[in-house]
Amino acid sequence: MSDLWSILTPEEKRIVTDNFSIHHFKKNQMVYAEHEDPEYLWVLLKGKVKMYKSGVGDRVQILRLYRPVQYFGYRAYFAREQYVSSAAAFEMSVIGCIPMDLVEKLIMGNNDLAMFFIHELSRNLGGSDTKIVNLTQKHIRGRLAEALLLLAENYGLEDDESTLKICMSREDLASLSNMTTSNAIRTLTTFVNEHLIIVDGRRIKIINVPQLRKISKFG
Amino acid sequence: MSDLWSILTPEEKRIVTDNFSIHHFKKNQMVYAEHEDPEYLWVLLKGKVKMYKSGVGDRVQILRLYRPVQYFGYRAYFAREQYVSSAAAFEMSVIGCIPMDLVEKLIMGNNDLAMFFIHELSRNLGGSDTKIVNLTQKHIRGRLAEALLLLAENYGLEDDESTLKICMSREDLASLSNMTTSNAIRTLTTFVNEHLIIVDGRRIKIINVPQLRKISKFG
DNA sequence: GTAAATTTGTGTTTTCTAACATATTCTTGA
DNA sequence: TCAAGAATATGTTAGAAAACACAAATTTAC
Repeated sequence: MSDLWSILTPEEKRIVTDNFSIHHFKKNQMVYAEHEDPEYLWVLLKGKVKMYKSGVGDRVQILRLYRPVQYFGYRAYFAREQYVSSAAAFEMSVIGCIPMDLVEKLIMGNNDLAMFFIHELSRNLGGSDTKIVNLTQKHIRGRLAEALLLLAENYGLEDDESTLKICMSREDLASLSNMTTSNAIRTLTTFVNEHLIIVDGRRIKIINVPQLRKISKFG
Repeated sequence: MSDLWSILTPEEKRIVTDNFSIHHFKKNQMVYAEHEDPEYLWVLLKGKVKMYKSGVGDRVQILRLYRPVQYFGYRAYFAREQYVSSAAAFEMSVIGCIPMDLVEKLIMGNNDLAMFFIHELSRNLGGSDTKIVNLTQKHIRGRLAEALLLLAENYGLEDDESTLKICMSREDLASLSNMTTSNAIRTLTTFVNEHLIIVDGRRIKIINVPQLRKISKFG
């Protein structure tokens, strides 16, 4: 992703700096909630953030994951809607914010900034459309394999080239791959038995990427 | 939705007109296909268009429906990706197109045009995120009820205030609501027996909207 | 106008996954 | 340090939806 900051002129940078504030979020603390009015553009500086939406009977679906430095929370403002999803910190995170009305003013005077958001929104929309098909058509094993590969791609691996840099609860893993917590645990166990991954508490080592890809594609 | 045309200056309108071409599509004819490179912004002038994506084992998911006058086919270009979905005419349709590189040039010189696309993309993204939860968490009855209400909202009703203005195959109805054709037919029949709708071939009359809403919400 | 193909309709079976029920381990806080 | 709660683990059951099979009706093509 290209960087937003480098797009701005010195004068614009000054305006942003003057209206920028930094906030610290504890583990599991919410950044914003569904149905609220969007006011700020958020930028994740440090930590990990999940965007999620609750559906039928308190069941939660994780829609997107953010890593530093990514921007979020702006869609609803641009759509003139309330938030349709919530955002919360996965772990202790540092997040900056700027008022959206200011962002909108800047966009009206800077075409490159406009293109930045057009590009971001377009990529997210493609991802969401793909997710619709993946989550509705793949079976449990395929969905979990895909989620694991997504985590590896999104947050990367430790120096051992196999341990996921993100540690999440089985419940979150289930919410990400659209299944019950029980089934996430169960399927994780079968993956261990098939020597695709090694699990140590919440630390997950991915040891057979090609096979996981195969399961993700056809499972 | 605000209109794109009225955003343009006279000079921009002239440029668009000079590069605009109109095409006629037969029923079920494809406008573009998954994996192709996006070249044009399409505008549906007359008819109905579906955007869909094929997933595991030729199973198709309808992602979005377009009516006149709506713009489509631009996301992949802005994302610098190939199309992740296909578009086809539901019925005989008239569709205009403009080269995307021209659209991009216009955006770089017209902030209101940029905001038009930011707004459109933002609304679509919200819709996709909501669809993810609806399709994965609702049961068959809920998904079909939702699809019927969506069709009413999107294409409207005949003068009798109840007959859907769009006629689609049971297979398409199934693709829209993420189920097999058999189950779409079966569930449609139960809705008829419950006096929620009246079916005459592909013509569907919606006669109990509140109950359908209830089923859509909790089913 | 008739045959072939497609679409619609319905019953049966099988598979998958959620729901439920516990047990065990791990955290957390008093 | 211990108790209480949360998270993880695993077995069992019930329910939902796909898969399959076929019949009837409708459309299309020749």
